[in-house]
Amino acid sequence: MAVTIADVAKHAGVSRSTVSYVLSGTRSISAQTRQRVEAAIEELQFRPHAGARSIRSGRNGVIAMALPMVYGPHNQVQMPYVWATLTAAQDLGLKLLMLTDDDGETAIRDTVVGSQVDGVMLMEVQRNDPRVALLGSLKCPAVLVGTPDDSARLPYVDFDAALAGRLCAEHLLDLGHKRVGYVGQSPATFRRDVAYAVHARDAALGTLRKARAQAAWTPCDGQAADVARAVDGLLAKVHGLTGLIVYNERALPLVLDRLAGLGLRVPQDVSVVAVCPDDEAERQPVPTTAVALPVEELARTAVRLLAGQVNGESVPSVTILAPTLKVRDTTAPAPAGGSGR
Amino acid sequence: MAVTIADVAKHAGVSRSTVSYVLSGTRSISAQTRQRVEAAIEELQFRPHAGARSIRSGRNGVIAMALPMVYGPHNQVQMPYVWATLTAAQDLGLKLLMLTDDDGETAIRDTVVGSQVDGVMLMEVQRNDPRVALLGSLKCPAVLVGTPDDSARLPYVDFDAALAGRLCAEHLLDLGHKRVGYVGQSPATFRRDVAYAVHARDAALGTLRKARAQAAWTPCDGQAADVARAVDGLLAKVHGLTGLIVYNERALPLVLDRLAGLGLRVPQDVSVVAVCPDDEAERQPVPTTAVALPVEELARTAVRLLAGQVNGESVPSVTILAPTLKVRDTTAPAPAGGSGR
DNA sequence: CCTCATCATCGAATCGATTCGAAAGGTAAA
DNA sequence: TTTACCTTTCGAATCGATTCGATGATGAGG
Repeated sequence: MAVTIADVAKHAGVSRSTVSYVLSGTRSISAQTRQRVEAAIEELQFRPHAGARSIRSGRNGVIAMALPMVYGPHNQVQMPYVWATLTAAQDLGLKLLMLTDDDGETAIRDTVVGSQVDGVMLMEVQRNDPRVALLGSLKCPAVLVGTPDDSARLPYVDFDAALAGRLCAEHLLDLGHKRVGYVGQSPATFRRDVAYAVHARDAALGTLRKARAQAAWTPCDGQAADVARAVDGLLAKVHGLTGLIVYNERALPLVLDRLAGLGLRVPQDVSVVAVCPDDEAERQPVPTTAVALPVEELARTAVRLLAGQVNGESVPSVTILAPTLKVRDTTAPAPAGGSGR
Repeated sequence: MAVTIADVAKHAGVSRSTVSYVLSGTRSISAQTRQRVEAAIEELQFRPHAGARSIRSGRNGVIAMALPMVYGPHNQVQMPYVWATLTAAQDLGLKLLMLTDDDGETAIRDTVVGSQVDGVMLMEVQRNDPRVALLGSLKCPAVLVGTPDDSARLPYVDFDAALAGRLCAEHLLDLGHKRVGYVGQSPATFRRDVAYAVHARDAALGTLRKARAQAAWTPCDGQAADVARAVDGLLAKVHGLTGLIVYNERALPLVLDRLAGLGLRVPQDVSVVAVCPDDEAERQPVPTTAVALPVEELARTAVRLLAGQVNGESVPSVTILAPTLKVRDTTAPAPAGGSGR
């Protein structure tokens, strides 16, 4: 039914192998026949059958992006990853297959063992991620996004979460803030001991305390009620609080809202610095000073490393990207007198 | 290198075809050999080579999800679509290949003509979408999400945008509001004459005016400054405004914020009803009365229809889903006396 | 004029599955 | 005992590409 390489060969008056060599360019072909073949391909709108091609060449030009199901459908930060991955893959001539784990890791195993993909990109890798062990045993090109903690020697990319926390703290310290609160991710995230959440928090609090500032933290899920609890709790724990670090995209607008509800002005009474994707910070009611997560760069780097492995190159086993602080309208020097209220 | 069906056959002491029949179940196999073969498959961790399989059977168990590039990386509404599509596809045993159009529609054409996918799901279909014409000429199973306006006889699913607009208007009318504003999508959306945006607006304004209510509308992009302009503009145009319809996820929190900034209480002074995904409405600082877009149902339906076509079933050519209004905390009866301010 | 490379092309084997037709074995009916 | 039929299994052809070895043509060097 569909157009095959034999049709093209007949139409151009050459053998099937000649058409194949025109396609792959692995043997020299006279300019004349090349032209005839290319004309036939164009005229018949021929595209090689992907399956037939992969069966011999072992490649199929598809990589998998594996999202963990735990994060569920409502995690807003993922779409930029998906977009960046999708466009980066297409730029390198690769197609993108999306996977998520239903029961265990069967989806990953099936696609890899069934040679449906050339490589796998594992998103949101956690400490002791069972997918990492699986992928390590599968011996297929792979890149992890996030920092694993087991020994499978798979290359990974991540951003420097500790640096992000430290940058926030230093920015507030530079502005003279000495009483600071830290709003982190959901309690579940800390219970699971997710690496970046813990590192960012520890770096931020450590930096503050080393500078003899008073500091407290709280986890926070995305619901309005819990955000109010979190903000009120920090205000109670840190008397005269003037600075707030928020590492929780979902809660950020609600935090700003809660502060307004309490009659606290930003940044005159309280300075707020967030850790979140850059456009998210810009889109708040008040453009927010933030440490930008290099989300798109992370995704692009991961795709590049994966493509490199597929092509047999050797790639760095660890790539850490640095986040950068961008000052906007939610931070200002601490009110004179230390505790302004 | 990899385990093939021949390895399994040897290991189980049967022929290759027998293994294949065990796999597909298209011929009867004695319980005894079936067991031996299944044991061998399990022991060798065999998975059939996807490409080799597709070359004969013509199927490969992959569908494509084509996102239009125009919407870019920052459209927050897409992730729920992706999640719903991904899980629905996996539930039906299908893998999901993501596509976006780089230069024209080559990605779609390549994957379809190269038999890399069994069917295509076209997202965010617009009037006069060039992708629709292409897909129509490709004669491959397809489903459109959104309402096309050309003649390619491809089945599509959409939600009833006009009904969504009407539900909002009727809810406010029921509560006694007679002066209402409508905040729509970005100016670019209306310039492109995107069907659902226009239909929803017309239905809302039409319903209001038929009930002799005063109404005005404005487009609005997602930036804080433009939201302020939009809200202020409506307040100026509709003197004594007490109701607001917002069909713009991105702007919604900023609208609420702007109203608060102007000293207008919600819902005491102004009632707000939104059109957006349900969880988005719930997550606002004030849980928002909203017409829920049946995003996940839309995606699931589309996948089901696509899978149906792939299996040779005939499917309805038009499927329209009804959105439903859920009352939360941002709407209340109109202030007594008509124009309360 | 006769080698000997080099270049362009072809034929045939091959990849890993599916699937058709036929063979082997067993059972029931005549 | 023979015939017919059903079940189970196998062998071989097939799908659409890639790729190796071989062949014929062309030109350069002796």
